[in-house]
Amino acid sequence: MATGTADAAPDSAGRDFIRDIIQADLDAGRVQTVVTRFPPEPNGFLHIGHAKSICLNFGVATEFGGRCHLRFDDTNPTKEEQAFIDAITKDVRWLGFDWGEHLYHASDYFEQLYEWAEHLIGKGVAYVDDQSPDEMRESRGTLTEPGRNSAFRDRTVAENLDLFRRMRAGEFPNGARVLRAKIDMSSGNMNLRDPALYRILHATHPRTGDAWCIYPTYDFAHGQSDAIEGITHSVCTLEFEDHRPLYDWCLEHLPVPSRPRQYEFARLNIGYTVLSKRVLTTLVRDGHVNGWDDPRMPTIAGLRRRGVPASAIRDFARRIGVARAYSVVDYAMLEHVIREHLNRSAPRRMAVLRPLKVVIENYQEGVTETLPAINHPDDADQGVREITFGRALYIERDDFMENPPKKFFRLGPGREVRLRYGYFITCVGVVKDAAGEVVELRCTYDPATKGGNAPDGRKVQATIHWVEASTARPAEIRLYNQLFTRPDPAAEGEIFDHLNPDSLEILAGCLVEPALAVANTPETVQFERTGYFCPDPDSSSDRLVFNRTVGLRDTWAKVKAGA
RNA sequence: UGGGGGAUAGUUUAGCGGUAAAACUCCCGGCUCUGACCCGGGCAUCCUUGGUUCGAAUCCAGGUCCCCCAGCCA
Repeated sequence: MATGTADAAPDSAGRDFIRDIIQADLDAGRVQTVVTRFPPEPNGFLHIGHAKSICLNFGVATEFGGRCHLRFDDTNPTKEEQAFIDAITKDVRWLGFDWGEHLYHASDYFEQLYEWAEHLIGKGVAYVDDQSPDEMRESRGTLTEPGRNSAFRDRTVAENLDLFRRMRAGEFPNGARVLRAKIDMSSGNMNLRDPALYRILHATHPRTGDAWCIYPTYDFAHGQSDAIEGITHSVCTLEFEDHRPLYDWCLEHLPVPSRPRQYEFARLNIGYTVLSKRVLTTLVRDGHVNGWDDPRMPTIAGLRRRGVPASAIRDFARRIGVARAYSVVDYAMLEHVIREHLNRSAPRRMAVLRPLKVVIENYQEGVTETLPAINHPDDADQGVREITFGRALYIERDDFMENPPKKFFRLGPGREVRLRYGYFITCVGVVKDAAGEVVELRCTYDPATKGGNAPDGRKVQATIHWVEASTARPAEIRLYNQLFTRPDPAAEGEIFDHLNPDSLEILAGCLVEPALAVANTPETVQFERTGYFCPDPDSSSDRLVFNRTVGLRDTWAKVKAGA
């Protein structure tokens, strides 16, 4: 034992107020084993904001030697679907977390919750209200005015019990009655103005089918579900802060088997994107994107399809920290973490997004040769592959300028550059079409620079990527940009008016080195000097499709923009 | 004079009475067979006004600003 902190949580996980609270609870003996839970409602796909919560809940459980449950908060059958349950399960697992045996559903507890509702009625702290939704809203008061008691508030226990049982039996239509907690209609906290505990919903539930026609509200289900599972630290986002008194009220009035505590942290916001399930659902429903897993979506599924590694998402969650202050994280932070992870592991390849033909005039016609190319500059274990060189090649259009400005290092008339892992070439001619556009470059190569080094020690200002014409494979490459044009799309006006019309750019006629055709390597690779890309599921053996995960940092673009 | 919460660099966090730390962004420079990576350097009236103290981002009091709540959503 080196120090007194030897048994503390790994500092690699960072420290935050949640972990401090847990540590204090452990130290004080208030809890023996930490039990947390991630409680998604299956009414949509998970997004990166959920990932923050997942990493927090599962991370904390692991660090303190406890466990984390995956519990579906399926209390509203009108919005929830089995397909979402399946997608969420897949996403949490993909993120790298394991709930073991502890997969639960709030619906597993419907019978118990119902019993507890009767218990509250028996204690005289819950009643059946016959008011319509409109009447309830009207009598609830406002933020500054107290509400009024319902005319049905003082029904007898027997009457309430009878009515509640008949609600369960299906005697009443949706909205006809509701079970309410009897707390305080004049409370400054709106959640305490006799909140609804059960409502009538004649709807088929993904798991319980038509067994029920009354369903508990979030407020009545969540805390009790936590108690049933022995959750010690029920971590949620700030907007539930006002619900904590109600969370506690329920637990204090019920014979629950354990006493969980709720803690709130600030939800994740990221610039230029939206993390609201309502908005994301609309984007999908109205076809602004191609489904929940569209690579432009901030969903886990979207990020995965885009080629973002789970490790990067976990790292991102760790770096942004956990606090109680409202915040908006820079999109650049996410991109940086993604690049960092991919830079470490992604194999390097060459691909030309916007091809410009190059003919090496002094290279023999009808002949090609192979040259070795390193797969990863910092990881020799990734080995070497063979690439083909020949008389006809393609380079990136952006790597040539007919009248280059002083800061432009790449190819131009009379200039020499290095073809990565190839030869030095010099541009000796430019071929244009009738419109005056450059369609081909005539170049010469220096045979002595084979592999990329000049025996005479001369230097070139740039090394550019390329592919050999006869062996290159055509590909479609999809470039993604931010979905919205504003840092805070929801700030003003209609959010959908701020959709970025250029969020998806499809490049046809790209040329990639043949090693990439062996693809359906689902892994993300780096196209040298361009960015990180991964094959899209739309790919087939005769049609290669790649998604750009994120571009490389581009200092030249800045220089160019500033010039 | 409804209730609840929050304010530390452009951004996100650390700091828990001892003289502001890290990451991202940005700027300057170096290195380089990726204008990438990497390596140097630069960038803070700790919302504000008072108070307590030898000493305050930390404690106290008063302001200011921001966020959440009026679903039978979660």
